Amino acid sequence: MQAAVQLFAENGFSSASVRAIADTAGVNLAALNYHYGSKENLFEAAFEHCAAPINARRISQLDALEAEPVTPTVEMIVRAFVDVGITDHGDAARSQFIARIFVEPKSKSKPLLEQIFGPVVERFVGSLQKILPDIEAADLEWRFHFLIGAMLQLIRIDSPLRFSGSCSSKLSAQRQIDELVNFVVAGLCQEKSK
Amino acid sequence: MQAAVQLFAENGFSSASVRAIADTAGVNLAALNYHYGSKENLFEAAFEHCAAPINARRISQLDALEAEPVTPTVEMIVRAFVDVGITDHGDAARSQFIARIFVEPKSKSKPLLEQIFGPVVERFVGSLQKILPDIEAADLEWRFHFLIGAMLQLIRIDSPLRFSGSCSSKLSAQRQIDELVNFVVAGLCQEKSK
DNA sequence: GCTTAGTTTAAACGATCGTTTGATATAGGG
DNA sequence: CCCTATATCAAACGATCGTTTAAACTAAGC
Repeated sequence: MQAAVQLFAENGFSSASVRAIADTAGVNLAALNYHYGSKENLFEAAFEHCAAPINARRISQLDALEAEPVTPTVEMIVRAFVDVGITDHGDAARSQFIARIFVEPKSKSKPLLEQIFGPVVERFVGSLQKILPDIEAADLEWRFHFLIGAMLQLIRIDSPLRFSGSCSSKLSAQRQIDELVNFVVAGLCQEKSK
Repeated sequence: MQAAVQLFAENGFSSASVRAIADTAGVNLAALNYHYGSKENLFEAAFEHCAAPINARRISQLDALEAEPVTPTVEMIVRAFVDVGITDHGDAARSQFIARIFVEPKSKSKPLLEQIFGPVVERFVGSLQKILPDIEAADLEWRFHFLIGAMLQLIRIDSPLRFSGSCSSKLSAQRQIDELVNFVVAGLCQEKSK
């Protein structure tokens, strides 16, 4: 199962072969079809195996924030969303698998994404709306999509892909997350200047 | 060639078959291998066919901005980068193809991306650095990566993928770009509060 | 009009894919 | 000990993939 997550994350759905997953996991090829039925089912099982605990921790952290007497800041809410999404107990494969499913051919990934991420995004947008009542709901939702895009970019980049060869690798993983949080918090809170 | 861009954009490199591309283009299967040599060469040719004119327009717009006597604003520079990247003369397939190559298995896409986008990103980051001298170069570079991530998310979303089913579709394409620009400008310019 | 270089075509090749099959191994209840 | 249900295995199946082959077509040069 970890093998499936890793290979799906590295190569995508169509490039990761069931045979390679079976070999990496050290099990027989037919055993995968016996237990999961098909490659698509295996993919969905791997996705839920990755996304469910991450989203559960997101919700629990948001619950903890809202349970306190003081109203949480935007940064706290954002951090509750992106922190666990990027560093999943140091297991980068899970985060990268989730980042990859966002760009799979939409017929496959769209229902999965909406089903799993929809309620979580709705909760977070709702919490942000309470702190930022002056922003229209539709605008806030769009800004949250941009937040997700920036987060995905960080997940995909942290291993490779450096444009201007010089810098941008010296920051620690925590510093990278801090930079991301600062970036999206500023984007979320900005007042319409136009 | 348009057929290759469209199918690669929709299905990715490995899922788009050369046969489907040939059928969509109305040409013979072997003719593609005759002219392009291999599927990978065809992919690279399609990528440069998409990215070269977009990046050329980006550079020319940035040149025009810097040629004027008044120093351009951050918003102007950002808009020069994202505007043409999203609405490429109404040809959405090209933008979506570029968005997809960012998440292909890195062994294939990484050298292409760095070669084509590296100089462009470097130019834009340099121009931003001049307007925002108080921000460290490494930080600015990271923020530009987040800008790219948010932009890619908008490119991928504008057709489908809606989390909370209600809203977020009512905005026109231009309004979406305006929202994106506002978001990333705020993120780029923010002062380090910590 | 024949030749030649360049291009397109149908057909086939070998490889790999996801999936299925039937046999074999394993373990628990009678 | 036997029987049954469950799980694993090597092997094969049909389909599709990227690529190659060799023949057919096109058009310009002499």
